[in-house]
Amino acid sequence: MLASPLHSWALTPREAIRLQAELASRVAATDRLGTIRTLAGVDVAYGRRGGPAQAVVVVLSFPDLVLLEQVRVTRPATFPYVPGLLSFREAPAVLEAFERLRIRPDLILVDGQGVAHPRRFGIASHLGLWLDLPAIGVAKSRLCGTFAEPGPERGDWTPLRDGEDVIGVVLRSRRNTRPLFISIGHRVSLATAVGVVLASGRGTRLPEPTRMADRLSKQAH
DNA sequence: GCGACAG
DNA sequence: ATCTTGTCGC
Repeated sequence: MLASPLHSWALTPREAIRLQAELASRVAATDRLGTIRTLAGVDVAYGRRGGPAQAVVVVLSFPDLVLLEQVRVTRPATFPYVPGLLSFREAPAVLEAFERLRIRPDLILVDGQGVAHPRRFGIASHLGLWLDLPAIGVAKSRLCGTFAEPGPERGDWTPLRDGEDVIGVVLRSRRNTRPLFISIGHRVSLATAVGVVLASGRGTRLPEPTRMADRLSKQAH
């Protein structure tokens, strides 16, 4: 898959924060996607004792969810983990995996936040903008915002708010299980994002694309 | 100053 | 994220 560089990754945390504020204005929060036939899932794991980053991108057919392609990239992370700057640590490896991907997916599900972020530019937005692809943030915990606990049934949800803004949805993807934090990455509406997450799950907490990427990234070669 | 803090 | 055993629940 081809994509043209948006910027350098050789930045200090301070420069990264300023860049996020600029790029956030370019995020599209409405549906700009056609029929979804393929879904990509993205996740990054690390070797024991702070080993190299292992990025995995999988592509599944939709809505049947059959694995069509998978790419795995191992390379050391150069940027530290700083809450709010996750993409500067993980995106370089993920983008390298996308370069090796043959299928250009219709939508990507990312393990992390989209606009449910202090500067509205989490890793799902960063990847979506860089690749110019619709993207959804599927996080297992909250980075920012306030919310009420959603009901116990699959599909129950409550808004994730930051002041007056609704920045995402707290979604019960499985009965009696901790909710997921869904947010817009790029080129999708929040309603569509929630619908896709529920449609790509199979009774597990995580939707199949993200779950599969997570499993593969932690598997030894 | 103190607590919170995606992966 | 990773370090770690058994254990409670569906």
